[in-house]
Amino acid sequence: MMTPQVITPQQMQQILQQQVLSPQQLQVLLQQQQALMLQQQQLQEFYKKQQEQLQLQLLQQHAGKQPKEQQQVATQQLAFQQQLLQMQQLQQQHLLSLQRQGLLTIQPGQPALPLQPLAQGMIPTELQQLWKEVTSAHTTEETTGNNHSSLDLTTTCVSSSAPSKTSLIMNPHASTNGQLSVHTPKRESLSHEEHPHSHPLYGHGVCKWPGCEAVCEDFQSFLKHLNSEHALDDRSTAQCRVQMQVVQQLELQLAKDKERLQAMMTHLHVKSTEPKTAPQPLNLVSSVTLSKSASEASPQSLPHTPTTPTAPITPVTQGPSVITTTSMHTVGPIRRRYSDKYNVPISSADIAQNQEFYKNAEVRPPFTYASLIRQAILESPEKQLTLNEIYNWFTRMFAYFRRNAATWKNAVRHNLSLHKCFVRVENVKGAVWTVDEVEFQKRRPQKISGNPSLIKNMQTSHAYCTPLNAALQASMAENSIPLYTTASMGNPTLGNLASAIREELNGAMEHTNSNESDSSPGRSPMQAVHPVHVKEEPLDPEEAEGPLSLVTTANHSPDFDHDRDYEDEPVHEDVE
DNA sequence: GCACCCCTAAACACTG
DNA sequence: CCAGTGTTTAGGGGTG
Repeated sequence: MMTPQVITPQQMQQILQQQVLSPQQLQVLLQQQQALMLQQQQLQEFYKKQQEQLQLQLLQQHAGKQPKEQQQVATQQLAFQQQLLQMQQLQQQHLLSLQRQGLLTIQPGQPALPLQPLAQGMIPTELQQLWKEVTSAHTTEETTGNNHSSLDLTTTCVSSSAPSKTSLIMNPHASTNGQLSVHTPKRESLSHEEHPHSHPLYGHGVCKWPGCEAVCEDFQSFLKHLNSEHALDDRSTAQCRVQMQVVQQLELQLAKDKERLQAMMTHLHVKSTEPKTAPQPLNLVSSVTLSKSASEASPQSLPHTPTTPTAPITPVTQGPSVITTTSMHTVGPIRRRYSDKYNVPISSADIAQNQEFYKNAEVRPPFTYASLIRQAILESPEKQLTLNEIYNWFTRMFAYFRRNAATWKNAVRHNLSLHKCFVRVENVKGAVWTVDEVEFQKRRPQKISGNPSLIKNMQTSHAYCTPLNAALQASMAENSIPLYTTASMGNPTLGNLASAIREELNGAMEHTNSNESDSSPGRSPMQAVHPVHVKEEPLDPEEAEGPLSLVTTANHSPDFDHDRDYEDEPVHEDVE
């Protein structure tokens, strides 16, 4: 476990058998290898001692005494990690040297060689530095032509994406984060074999190799370019390593956000329900849109016995109060029925998962009855629902509405009757309710006409779309990871929710643009509403921490915090 | 203070 | 008679 994986004796044996080098050459190589191993062992011992020392000190200080000393040790830790990193790079170069000389053949199924520890503590500046190093590395070591055909670069990348043993030494977090390597899009690098003209490294006539962007007119020239410019050498391999690290940083951030969401879910669910029912893990991928067949659905199994109708809506006082974490992103208000602390700003994660969230957590949805009813009706295939189907939709989509039925059902009926936008239509089977969009949108100008009360607009018509988009944008901006934009928008759940809301959004936008063109020129409603509440959101220190800035992680002793940091996040098997 | 919105509660009528 | 449906009124809280 803790022994450095350099070259196993078996591999050495292979080399000895396969190659035709003189015993002297082999001896030299072997000695080099052993020296490297020895050095690394020493370093690792030192590293362990450092960790123990740091942990001891932290335990002793505990209350933050002598932070200077602590910092010193942390700095030493960091320095040591870098040292270890260098060692491994050195070792890697050695391996590459062996490979180039045909001394070492890596088979696809072979265990990963320690190409590079997946240094999770690497901060952007370090990455940049590494990038500089690797981009200039090819000049220092001459490649020896194309005699490395036995080593497939993609295979190298694939095998190296799995956490090597050295990476575990480097950062024990990796050992608890095995899913990272699983999620690594490693197969993409091979996809061009199956899809000859769709290569992940080729798009829009440009080579997408990191830092390349060479123009290739056609796929053939791209392949040519790929083979000539990005052949297996130190530079390409190192670039591959860097890319691996980039990917891993992104995955770490994702894992972190997932953990945060999970914690929120757990927290809310535990608070609003009995502890017996653990929060169901959310399924980002398999989440379905907010129901298509309301009629067939029966109310889900009630987690609670029916409560007294007169009982106050307990989740209102329980659930949302815990949502007011300051880490939440600020978006437009949905329903300001309750005080500000209940005016839950919805984070992107919330929105992405709110379907599942409200299905499982007995938290009152921050939407008005009218909005919900409208949503239910518009989601139905016929754009019409019976009262009972509306009931079913409520109970199916929101755990909150699985109790106090008398109260909210009365409210639903009340809303149906009260609002002109809900039209009762006599049907063969009885009466069904439909939505009169004109009437529904009529209400908004009245509210907006006052002028600055655009928020009212948001309250009703944008009840869904506003938090979705705004939160997404806020999250993107906050995380300052443009890379995430694509991935996040590709989230099926988000897409489903967005599509479910689109009609509402379109109608609202249209209307707003035509009647309220001066309300917020040049700004989207989401943007317009954002400043309204931005003042309410204190800056979360954790949020201020850049997603790629892992200084904290780097400065931490892995042993010391690995049991609470995000690397230890339980694997969500259901995510895939 | 006022208007408006939203929610909850409740009374009442109608219907199958 | 009962349950479900639908309408209406009243009152309270929040917000601009």
